[in-house]
Amino acid sequence: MPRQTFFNLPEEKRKMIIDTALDEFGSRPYSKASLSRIVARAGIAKGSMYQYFEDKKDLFIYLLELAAGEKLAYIQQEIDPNADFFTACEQTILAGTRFGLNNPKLWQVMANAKDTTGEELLHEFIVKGKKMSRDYFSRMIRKGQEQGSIRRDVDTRLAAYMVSAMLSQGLMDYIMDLFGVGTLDELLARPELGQKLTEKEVRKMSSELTKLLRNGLGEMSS
Amino acid sequence: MPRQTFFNLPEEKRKMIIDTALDEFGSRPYSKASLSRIVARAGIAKGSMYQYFEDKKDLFIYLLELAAGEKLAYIQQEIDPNADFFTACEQTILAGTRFGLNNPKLWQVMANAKDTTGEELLHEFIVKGKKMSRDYFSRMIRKGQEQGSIRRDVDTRLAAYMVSAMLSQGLMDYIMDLFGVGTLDELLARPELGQKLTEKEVRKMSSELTKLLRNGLGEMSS
Amino acid sequence: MPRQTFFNLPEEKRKMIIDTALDEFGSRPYSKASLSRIVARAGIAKGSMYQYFEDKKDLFIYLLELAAGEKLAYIQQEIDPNADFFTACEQTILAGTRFGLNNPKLWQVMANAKDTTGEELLHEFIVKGKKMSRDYFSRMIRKGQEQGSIRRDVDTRLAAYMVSAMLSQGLMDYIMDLFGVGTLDELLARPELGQKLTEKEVRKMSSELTKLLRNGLGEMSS
Amino acid sequence: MPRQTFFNLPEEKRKMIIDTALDEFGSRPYSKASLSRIVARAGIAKGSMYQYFEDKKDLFIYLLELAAGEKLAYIQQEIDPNADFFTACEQTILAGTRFGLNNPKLWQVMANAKDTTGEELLHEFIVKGKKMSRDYFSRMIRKGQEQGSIRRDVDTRLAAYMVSAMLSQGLMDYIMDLFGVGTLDELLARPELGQKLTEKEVRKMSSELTKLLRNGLGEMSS
DNA sequence: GATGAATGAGATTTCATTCAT
DNA sequence: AATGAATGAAATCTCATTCAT
Repeated sequence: MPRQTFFNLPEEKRKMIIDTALDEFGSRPYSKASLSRIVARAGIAKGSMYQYFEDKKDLFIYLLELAAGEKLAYIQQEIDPNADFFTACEQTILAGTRFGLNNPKLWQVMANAKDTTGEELLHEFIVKGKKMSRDYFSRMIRKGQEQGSIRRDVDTRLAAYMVSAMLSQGLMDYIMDLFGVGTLDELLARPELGQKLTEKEVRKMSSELTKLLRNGLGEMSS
Repeated sequence: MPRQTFFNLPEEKRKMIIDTALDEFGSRPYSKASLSRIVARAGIAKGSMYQYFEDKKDLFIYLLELAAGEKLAYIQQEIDPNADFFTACEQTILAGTRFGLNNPKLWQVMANAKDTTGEELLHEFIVKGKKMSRDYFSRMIRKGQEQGSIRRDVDTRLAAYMVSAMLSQGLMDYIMDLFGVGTLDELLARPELGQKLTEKEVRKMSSELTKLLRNGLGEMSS
Repeated sequence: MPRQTFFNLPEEKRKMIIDTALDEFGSRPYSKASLSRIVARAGIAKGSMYQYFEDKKDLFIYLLELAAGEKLAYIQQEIDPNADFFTACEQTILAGTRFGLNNPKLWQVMANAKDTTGEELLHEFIVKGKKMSRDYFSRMIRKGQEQGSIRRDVDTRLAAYMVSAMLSQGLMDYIMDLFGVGTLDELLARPELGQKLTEKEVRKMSSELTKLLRNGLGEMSS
Repeated sequence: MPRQTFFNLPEEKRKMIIDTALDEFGSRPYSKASLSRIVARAGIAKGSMYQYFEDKKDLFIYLLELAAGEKLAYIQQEIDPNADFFTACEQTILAGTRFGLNNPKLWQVMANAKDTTGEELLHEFIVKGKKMSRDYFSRMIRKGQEQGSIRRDVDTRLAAYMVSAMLSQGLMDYIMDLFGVGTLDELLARPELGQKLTEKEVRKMSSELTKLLRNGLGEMSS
């Protein structure tokens, strides 16, 4: 957790620091991201950074929490709490995709938070994040079963893992492929691409994916 | 590519080097893995390593290719080439899971090959690997459509991304959860866990997942 | 350019670092000079050096600029700006020689700055330095022609190259020969030699060389 | 001195080794030139190199001797032994320039042999080479004085240093400037430049320089 | 005579973190 | 609260040379 000093900072300065840090952690794996570079670009003293955050990890986790929080808030505001499971899924995909496209920096940082093996605390934090995502889907699936829109014989836990994998990893790869880029970096570097994915296409994709979730791949009669 | 020198080495030594390197790259993200540590543990001179491999990246890529090659070979030998799509899927899941459990080091290195942002060539290599995996599923799906076991209205590309995400990311997370560990590291560190997943359970899982792929989550009548 | 950090240092420390570095770069060609050795001798941390200078090249160029600046200042103060060309030449030779004898370390570093092939930026810097020297002589020669002390049919550019070669390379070799040493190193190592070149001899040499520049080698009647 | 083994080699192989080595030492300062690179490019075993030459230094000196020998032979064959001093000078300049233009690799290696401070034996060798050059000019000057073409009051030693500096350093810089390049490397890289210096221009340059040597810069009446 | 694997010292550079001011 | 100099461990990589086969 950032120290109190950080929150005492004038909002402008705080934002600037966050932005610079997002840039750095967004464009490099955690272990290659450099505090030295961040303070240099932000134009603040290195010592100051250590007045604001305990250490590199603390800063990174703060950014992740920030990103996750904003994403969650955005998605929740777009979802109808009373919708049935598949409608909610579709809305989640839609909102998640839009959020990513509109907040590429945050998206990048989250995407960069995958491989942190060997960084004890950090790794735990990320595992915890994944778990939260799965628990969320677990609850939704269970609710769907109760409402009768999801088959009772579905293994809830297994399904939650799969939905989670699809909506985080799978969907992101798919979108990057649509853009014809291999990294989010390239996407950020060419903002004109942002236009390429029209609202219509995003809707189409969400609907297709939802259909897949509902019906699977198999012939209906089978 | 390793230099010829490496292949001229006595098999025993070569294996030892590979093993030591797998340990290192398996327990740290690429950028934190250290050649110095590897040579120290392997008991060879630093210079020697550079006679065998061009550089760190070369070594890492070699390990990845090794792992991918062995996994592919194992899976192919376990699959009935004439089986229909879903049977093949089930066999793939089964074989993939068994391979991972029996070759935890290789599994680990592959799992660690996610975050390589900022390492040009390496990143490209990994993106290429993902693409190969998806292309494989694409072909399988198309074949399934021709054979009539997969609905024609399924978006092949989207489906390939999803299947790929489920069988790589999703499945691995799920298995680790079954073991009650957050990292493959922990799994490696406690070999007794290997027993915990009985053959029966693995079969059950594969069958469940295949069912999910076929039927999706939705009520059949829906 | 050295970083601000370097200039913030207490003068004493700064001088010590410069001195140590001059010793190192004076006694080895650029590519063999070692930062590790410098910091070891200066008794500072390796990391500190990189707070002061961007890299090895930065340090070396700083030393060269320092030397060139001091030499220029010294020479300018010894020259009568209104003197005719040959008088100015004589004064330049005189002052340049004295400066070298009194600042053997700087002299050495400048002498060692010859072979930098394959070091892009560094090489450019040195080429630029040579060019400045030639331009200076070009201007002087042209002025001499206007004043009527230099023949109009002299090829200014060619002459500038020759004067420059004589006063940098030729003169230094000659002086080292006078001392009976093959390297400036040896000269530095035996400070008692400093006395050997009396003021009278230096004057004699400057005058002889000037005569050569003026009259060439040929018989006057020829 | 190369070992006998080297001379026992088939001429073709010997030439190839020499050529590869010339390339390497021609494009890098001695201390950066790499035996490893040479053997790799020449396609011979590293051990073999040590059967041919004692060490790096031995190889380098051999190349220098080779270059010097060839240059000397070329020049001598172009000079009229009975010519008077200034004619001989002009012929030397002419021949030296032509040799350099026609043997850019050798030229480069010789040019790269300037800064070898800190390499005991090597340095001595080079100092010796310079001395030989000066001694040659000393003898010529003395002869010129006896023949009456050079003034008796010229300080022979000083003059020899100056002529030597002009014809080695000064002339080379001048020519490179004519070509508009800063390094011999660039000259080698763009063979089309070779044409730029016409025979006529080379003659003009030699004649101008000789005139300078004879008459100096000063007004004749002065 | 040829080979080429082994060596290990040493080079430059980076970085998170501390701490006196 | 802010600063920024100091630190030193650690990383990757290169190279001349040796020596057993």
